[in-house]
Amino acid sequence: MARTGRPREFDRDAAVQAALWLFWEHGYEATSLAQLRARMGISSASFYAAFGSKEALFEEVVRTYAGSFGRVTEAVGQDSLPPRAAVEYVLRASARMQTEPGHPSGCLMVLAAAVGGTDHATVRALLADHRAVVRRNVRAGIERAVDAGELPAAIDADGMSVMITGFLWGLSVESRDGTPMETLDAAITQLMQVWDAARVPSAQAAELVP
Amino acid sequence: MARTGRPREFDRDAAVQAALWLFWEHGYEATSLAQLRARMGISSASFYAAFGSKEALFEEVVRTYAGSFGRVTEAVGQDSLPPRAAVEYVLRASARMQTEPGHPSGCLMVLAAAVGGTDHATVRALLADHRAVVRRNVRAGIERAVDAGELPAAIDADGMSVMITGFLWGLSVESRDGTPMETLDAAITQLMQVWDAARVPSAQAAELVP
DNA sequence: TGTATTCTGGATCAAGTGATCTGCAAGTAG
DNA sequence: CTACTTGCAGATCACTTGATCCAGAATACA
Repeated sequence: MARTGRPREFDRDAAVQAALWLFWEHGYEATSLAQLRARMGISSASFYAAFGSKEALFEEVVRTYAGSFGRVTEAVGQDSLPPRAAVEYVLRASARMQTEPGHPSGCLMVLAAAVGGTDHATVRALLADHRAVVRRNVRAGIERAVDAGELPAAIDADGMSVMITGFLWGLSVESRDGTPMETLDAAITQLMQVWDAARVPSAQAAELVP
Repeated sequence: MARTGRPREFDRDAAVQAALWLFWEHGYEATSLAQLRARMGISSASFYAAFGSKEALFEEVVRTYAGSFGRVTEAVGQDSLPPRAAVEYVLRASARMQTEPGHPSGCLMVLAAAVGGTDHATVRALLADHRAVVRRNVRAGIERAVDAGELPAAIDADGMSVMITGFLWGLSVESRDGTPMETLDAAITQLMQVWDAARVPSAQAAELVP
């Protein structure tokens, strides 16, 4: 990209990673330029030359997060796994990721811009879009289960998917409140009972007698 | 209280209510003194004379919220209602409250200080304490159901209660994302299947044949 | 070497932050 | 009336906010 001119003296990827940590921990608005620059170890001029603005950096951070930690939710967007297994995997992987040490707890997509001033509405919308994708994917998984005859056609697909995503967002709050992974895992075990209770009886019997 | 001296020219309760709206909508940190004073229609001196500080005002706002909108969760803290009915009531009442027009959506206890700077940790802890009370009450309700023979003694009470509170916190995110009350209600209907699926068989039969 | 290009440190910007102070107005109590 | 108490408007506090500018430094290409 930069072919000529003075080469950059700092590691851009490492700087983005540092910003990711800060935004994840304290949220978009509560993270100041001074904090970012301090953690990145660069000056104001270098910051704006490399990232453009605080908001642009945040967008890049979100993209980075979506491609790393955020991938725990992608299983539900693929057809490879059976719907029930995909949903359960997403929940368990999210719980594990959000509580594991070495990085801030909870999910950046839920916590980093839950509320905020009238300005920065763009930032909130960005995260809301990512959540909408997950919600849509969960709903598609339920529809696939209906098509497969696993769940009854009469099921309320919106209600079922919002039950799952609602709990998924709540995991971030529980994580921040210090609820351990084992408890979250037990909660998921309970939650998945809904799926089994909603099953078409014949499909349930078919599963029990393979 | 104030017996002598110049009488206050603004309605203190109305001012707290105005602050409640702002904190609920934008969160603690994103709400500035200037916004608060503008909405209250008072000067800086009047503000600090009446409330002490931004943080002290927030604490009063939280108390006000807990005594009004926040009371939707108190049913689960009482012994008057059967546990299952209490949990279902809390969820449905919360969903209705969080989506009804006329005030900001979601729950102040979840949204107003989900994340933030290293300072203001006090504010975050204040809301976390309120959430801890709800979590403890839900857990007590499950233990009562176990004692009554409605739920099996072997049930994971922590997992069961965190499944419920996790979903409860997630309602705030869903509300902010624009999910309508009817969908949240349908999600609750699904979620309550967990309780019924976990029931002790005899208790279930006893309920079916009263 | 010379020129173009890019990056860097540091000063600087206007605006906004929560909070305080001063001088005066408006009441009550004696 | 006077003395005392309290609330008011507005100026002001030191500090932080995100962002910009400038002079100099370091590289590539000619």
